[in-house]
Amino acid sequence: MDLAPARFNTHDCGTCPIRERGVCARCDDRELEALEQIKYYRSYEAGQTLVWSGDQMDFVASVVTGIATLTQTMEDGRRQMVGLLLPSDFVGRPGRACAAYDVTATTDIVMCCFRKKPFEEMMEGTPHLAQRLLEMTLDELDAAREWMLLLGRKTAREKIASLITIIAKRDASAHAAGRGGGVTVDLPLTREAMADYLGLTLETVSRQISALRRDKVIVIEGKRHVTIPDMDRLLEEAGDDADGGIPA
Amino acid sequence: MDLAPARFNTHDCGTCPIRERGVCARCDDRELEALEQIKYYRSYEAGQTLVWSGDQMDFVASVVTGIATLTQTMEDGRRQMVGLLLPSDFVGRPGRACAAYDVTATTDIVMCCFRKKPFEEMMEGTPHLAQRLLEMTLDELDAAREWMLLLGRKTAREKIASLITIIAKRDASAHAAGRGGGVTVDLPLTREAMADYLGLTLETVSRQISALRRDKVIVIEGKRHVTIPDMDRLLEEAGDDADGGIPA
DNA sequence: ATGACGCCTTGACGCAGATCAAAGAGCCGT
DNA sequence: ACGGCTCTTTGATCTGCGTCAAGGCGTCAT
Repeated sequence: MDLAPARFNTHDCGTCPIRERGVCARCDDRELEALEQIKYYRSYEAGQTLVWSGDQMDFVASVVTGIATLTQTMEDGRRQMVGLLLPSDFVGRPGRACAAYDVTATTDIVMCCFRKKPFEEMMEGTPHLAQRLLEMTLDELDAAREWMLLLGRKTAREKIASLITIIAKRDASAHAAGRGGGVTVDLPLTREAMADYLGLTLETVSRQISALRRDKVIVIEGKRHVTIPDMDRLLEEAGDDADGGIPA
Repeated sequence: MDLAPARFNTHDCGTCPIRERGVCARCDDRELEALEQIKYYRSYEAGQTLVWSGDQMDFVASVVTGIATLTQTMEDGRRQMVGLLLPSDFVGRPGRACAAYDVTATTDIVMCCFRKKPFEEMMEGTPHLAQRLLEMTLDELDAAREWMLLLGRKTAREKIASLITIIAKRDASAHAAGRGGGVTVDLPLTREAMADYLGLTLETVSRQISALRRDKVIVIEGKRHVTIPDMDRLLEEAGDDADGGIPA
């Protein structure tokens, strides 16, 4: 259970696995020292809800290791995931008292938390922090907008293919997988979580994954392990048309 | 045709209609003066596309008057609107060379443009600018996520009711409409644009508007003019459950 | 006035995905 | 090795919305 977590030194930000990509990415040593004064780590187990929508939030945080989701729920129970939080992603919003979404751990997770008040004060005088947060927020906005296209206009099959594509892409950027052959990824989500992300039902998710397997677009071992024999084929199925070829 | 536009002094930011809400909202007189050095106004007619996705963008801009839309298009023609730009909203992204979306004027529109390079340089040394832009971007991110719930989980009827609600809300905040009686709004979009926004077809939009009218949730005069006899009823139809009442 | 054009409405029909239902597969604790 | 759990797959049926098609209405140019 505790093989992976916290193999970094929790006092020294220099050894932090998200040092290069978190909110603190641009901070110099002096700024980092100030951050260390107000930071603390928290771990959660897979399945735990870290924050409930509407809760008072007295901290903001970065995901250090593990995966969490941001979801919205309607009172009749319909759920829509609005964000997938990966290591280095930021949770919470300076200048807002209450959480707007549920935050749930889908794997065991370690967060680097900052008490909100001091963090906000520090942001005032630390352009590096505000600039980096702006950059990250703009990226999230782009991702949200791409997801809007998916939710509004793509078919179930395209949605599944898009999800696998996105997970594969980030895995690739993380551990630079082999170029030519088949890429392999682990789906970090249950069928139900995928359904909540894609605006589908879990049955439709299951069926479409089966269909993509039948059509040899993906190969599945076990339940969550997917290998992609032909990435271009998958991109085509996703409707993303990221091919750089001159047509006709 | 040119009744409304440009009734403010285009040299003096002090008379600008979005002075209080734009990126420049927090700037002091000195900073404003610097901005005035790099700003210029441009007007576009309704229907014109200001920017094509993929275009080189050498400016960023604020909407001063009028309405524009941000849309994504798939190569087979499916379209999804990913943003509605109202006065004070910001277009373009510091640190990015190309436009990610099409920007189209739905009414005649006036933009306050800043050459990108100088604007970026100014942001470095002007925390007020970066802070305000961060705040605006976070608001947009929230709006995008609310829209994700709509696109992924709401029925066609709820989508229409939500759209009318949102337009009514902002109209209310703009010109503080009469409290008790019926609120009245103008839909600034064609049925097709609404469809693109809501992830529907234009026929479904038309049918659901007719249905809401039949059910007396809204009253329609002409094509675009809507009055809402009972706001709570509309909110209920939108599935938003913003009622503050203790149930049962 | 008259036709053309853009925008909107309404009807008939079909299908993608939701819903309802049942059962398989891996994993745990005892 | 067993029942009880969660997660998943698959089938049968239903339905909301898309698609195709035909007009209606208001505005503009001639």
